[in-house]
Amino acid sequence: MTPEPFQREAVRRPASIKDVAAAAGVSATTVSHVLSGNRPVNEHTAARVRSVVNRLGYVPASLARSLQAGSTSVIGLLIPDISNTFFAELAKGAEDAAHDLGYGLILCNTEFDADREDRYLGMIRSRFIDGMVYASGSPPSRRRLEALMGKFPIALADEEVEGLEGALIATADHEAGGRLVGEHLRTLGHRRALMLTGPRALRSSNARANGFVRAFRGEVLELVGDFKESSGYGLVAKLLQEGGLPEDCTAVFAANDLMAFGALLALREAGLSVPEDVSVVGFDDIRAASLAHPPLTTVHQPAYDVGRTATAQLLQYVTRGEVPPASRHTLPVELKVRGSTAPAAR
Amino acid sequence: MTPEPFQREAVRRPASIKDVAAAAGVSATTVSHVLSGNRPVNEHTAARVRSVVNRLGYVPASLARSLQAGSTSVIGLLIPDISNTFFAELAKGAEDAAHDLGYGLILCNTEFDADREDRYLGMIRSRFIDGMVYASGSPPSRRRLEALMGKFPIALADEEVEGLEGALIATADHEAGGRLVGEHLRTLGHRRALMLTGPRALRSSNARANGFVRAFRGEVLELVGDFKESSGYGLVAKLLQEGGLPEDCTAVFAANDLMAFGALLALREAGLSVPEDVSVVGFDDIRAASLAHPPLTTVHQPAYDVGRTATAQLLQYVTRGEVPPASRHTLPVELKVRGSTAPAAR
DNA sequence: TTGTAGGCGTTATCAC
DNA sequence: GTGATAACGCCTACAA
Repeated sequence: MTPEPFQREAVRRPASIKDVAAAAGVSATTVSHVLSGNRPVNEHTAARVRSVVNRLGYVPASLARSLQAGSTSVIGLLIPDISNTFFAELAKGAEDAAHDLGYGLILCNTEFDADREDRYLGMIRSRFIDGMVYASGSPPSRRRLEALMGKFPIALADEEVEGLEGALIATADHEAGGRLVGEHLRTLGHRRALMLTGPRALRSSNARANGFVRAFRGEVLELVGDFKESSGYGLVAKLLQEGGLPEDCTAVFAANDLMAFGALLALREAGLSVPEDVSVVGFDDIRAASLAHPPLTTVHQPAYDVGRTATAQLLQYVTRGEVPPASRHTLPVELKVRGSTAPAAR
Repeated sequence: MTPEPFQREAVRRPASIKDVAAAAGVSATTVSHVLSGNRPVNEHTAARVRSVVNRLGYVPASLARSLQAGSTSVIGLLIPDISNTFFAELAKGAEDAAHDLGYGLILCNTEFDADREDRYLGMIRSRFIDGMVYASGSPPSRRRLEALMGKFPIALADEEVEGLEGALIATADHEAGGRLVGEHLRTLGHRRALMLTGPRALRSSNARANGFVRAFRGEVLELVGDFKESSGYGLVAKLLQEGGLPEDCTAVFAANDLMAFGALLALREAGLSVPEDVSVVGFDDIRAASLAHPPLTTVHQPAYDVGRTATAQLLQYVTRGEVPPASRHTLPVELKVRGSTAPAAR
């Protein structure tokens, strides 16, 4: 048996352009041009160079290339939680857009952790990446972003940032989503509802709530949650323990699907059935929504498009090298009526 | 109103270490040492330098630093589909492990596309990243990997590669998973089953099938799918159209949850109810599994741990600079019995 | 058609 | 305690 190649080769220093040049008997310049095609090279020498390149397994060091070019052709995507399918879809859109223009995408998953966010933002300050799509669902640190947006290419996805207007933004139409839910429930005859909102600091969350309250035109009890399943569960369970839902309250609108699932669980545990006793509506249309029991009525967000649009905007900025005018893309949402809503029990 | 700072600053070339040095009246060397703490600097000069650093907003260019250091402190994670929660969890584990050691993680989402895979593998060949965790669920291009593994730090996660033995591997115990399902169904009295496998080229898929067949000890009809929901649906729907399940076949084991969902749908459309008429089992335990109707009996894979372990292995390799001995971590799986399985109808 | 020289921004080495 | 200088690996004027 031959010795492990796995072990053998790992030691060698990778070939550089000089190695190739020397082995081919030409200058580094020529090698560079053979590879880039930036200027004509004698077909004969070119062939020789290429053969050496192959033999030595030479691959240009992208670091050196980037250093000299002043850009890396890589951008970042900062999100709070990749295992949330909403962000996963958004990431997919972002990656497709990046890929289309020959850019790489670094996923920056923060887990809502400020430390991580800082570290990732450092990548843009140190110019390891050419730009950043910022899609943090956490109430973002306004200060930090503000400073950065003046100096580096940044686009906001999904979530606007209070006070930062002159920016690139792609977001779903949260207000319209809330409105659709309000109309839907009203039409079904519901007159009192419980609303589980997201963090107050998030514009998207407020927009959903506002749109809903305005369209529903009934009585709404608002409880503030944090977009996690546990908070949906906790808020509803607590309410039920303390004497049940408000009288005649026959509907629950959660500002995202995860909280809706939590609410569903709490209701079920209390012996209430959905949608017979209470209707439940979510927001996002994550994959589990249609699979749940009962299938969740929810607002479909164009997560993929949000990611794709924001990224395309950013790359326009990055590739053109000039600061584009502020722009906002508000993408349409869609109400998905499923099994978790029904006419109000009387 | 003041002119947009957003527009103003974006033009300026970022300050370099030389700019700082000049402004502070010291050499670049000193600036470097003030920032790195690599050698003592007069407290007075240090303070002056720091103030200039602040004033100029100087941040060292990580590219230049990496070029000189010979490594980037960034690794890649190559996966086929980030919106599959299995890979999302795996990614989370990988990111945590990377973060712990101060490494960044580039997400390489291939969508099962060979082109993209190539492009991402290029990042390691061009040394833009220090290593790669390879978790592609697609039948991987053996050749390409083989060549790479000899020269660059690569660890395999989730999926082994046929013929590549001398490597770092972290994977779930697929065979045991299949066995658990086989025993479970057998215990419930099932004697004939339909098995929807993944691609034949995947070891993990074969291991699941083998473990199952061996433990079930009944008659098994194997149909080859591709791990997508559509294939689970298609295979079962076709079978039902062509005369129904084989006689006395009372159970379906899909090699992953997505295909199980597809099967569920096809069965439901044909008027069969789960689990009364047919029991269905999946594999992976993605989030939707417990939310589905009925909740899916499935094999829980330690996705997070697989990602974390593989990445930790890789980083040991990368940071120590030496090729470690081949190692294999087989992580335990767990059968989650839920509502989609029941004793065989007789 | 090809080569030389300089520079991208940093850090390590060596000298003072 | 501090500074020149070289080197990391590449690209691109400029020159021949």
